[in-house]
Amino acid sequence: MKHQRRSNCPISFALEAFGDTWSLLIIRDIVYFGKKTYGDFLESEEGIATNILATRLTQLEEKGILIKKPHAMDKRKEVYQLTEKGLDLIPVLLELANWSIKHDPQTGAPADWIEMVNANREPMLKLIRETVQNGGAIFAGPDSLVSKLA
Amino acid sequence: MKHQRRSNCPISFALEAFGDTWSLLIIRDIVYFGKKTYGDFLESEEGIATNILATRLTQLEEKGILIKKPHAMDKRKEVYQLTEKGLDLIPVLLELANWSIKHDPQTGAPADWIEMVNANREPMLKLIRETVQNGGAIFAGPDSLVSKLA
DNA sequence: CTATAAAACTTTCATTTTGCAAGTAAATAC
DNA sequence: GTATTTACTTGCAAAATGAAAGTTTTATAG
Repeated sequence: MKHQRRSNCPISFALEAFGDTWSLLIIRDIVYFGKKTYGDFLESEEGIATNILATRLTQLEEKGILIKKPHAMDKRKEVYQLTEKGLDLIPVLLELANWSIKHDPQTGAPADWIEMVNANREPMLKLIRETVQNGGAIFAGPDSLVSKLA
Repeated sequence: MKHQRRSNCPISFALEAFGDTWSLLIIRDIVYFGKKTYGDFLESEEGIATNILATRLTQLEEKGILIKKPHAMDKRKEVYQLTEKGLDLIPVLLELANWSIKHDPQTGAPADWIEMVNANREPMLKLIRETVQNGGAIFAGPDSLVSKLA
């Protein structure tokens, strides 16, 4: 037996899927910074260990949150993308960020961006989702969402 | 040194505060089921170990998410309550539940309740918050929020 | 071509965390 | 006064984490 579910509680289900120290940071890297490859994720400032990254990517793929595809140009690389199920985590990221912005005096989150999202929540969530779905990201890349909205 | 913060990223900050397997289940027990004491939390169906519960309660108190108060009637008991900072986690719980309801075919979450909350998000969040702040809960107790709204 | 470098992992092993089981101390119930 | 209840603590085995080094495949530089 692989791993019995603890209960049918939705909070518990979510925690079993991505409730560890690193999974949501990988998702964050994709959504906010447009990261895509193993090496991209390894570079993040929190410093995930290479073996842990490997197991997390595998697990997220097994849960249907990520998909791995071969890179079109470079056969050494693999590209990780969010599935629909993974894109559905964007509202979770938003609420985590909202909480931290309110309670972390040292937060690095840009206040104006957060305000903009919360002022028009549903349309903005839709916009973020579409951007990420098309391979873009909120803060990084030539076509970042923030640069378009500026 | 106690524990250096990994980064100033708000997602990382949130995960360091409550991003483990058990913390949010304790918060859930308070918000949804009106649990208050050590023994209450131990009884939850997910089966947290007694030593783990003790360390989590201590950590959540240290982070300012919970406060412990002596029980008014029984000096053996301690009552755990959410602070304002803890109450601010209610939207996080909502989004975790929304995700699981969509992606867990076996979910035990009541669909009508979720619909009601999402149909009128801000007022409902306010109502939940007030209920919990006054010692009530969503699903449990004589004055549960669902029974009032029925 | 050949040699070097890059990318995505895997392996090893020490350290930390988890979790089960049993134990303790204070307060209440009988 | 004796047995329970409540909130923990302690001991220890098992599992997860994390740092470092190693492997394999593909690309690039000379």
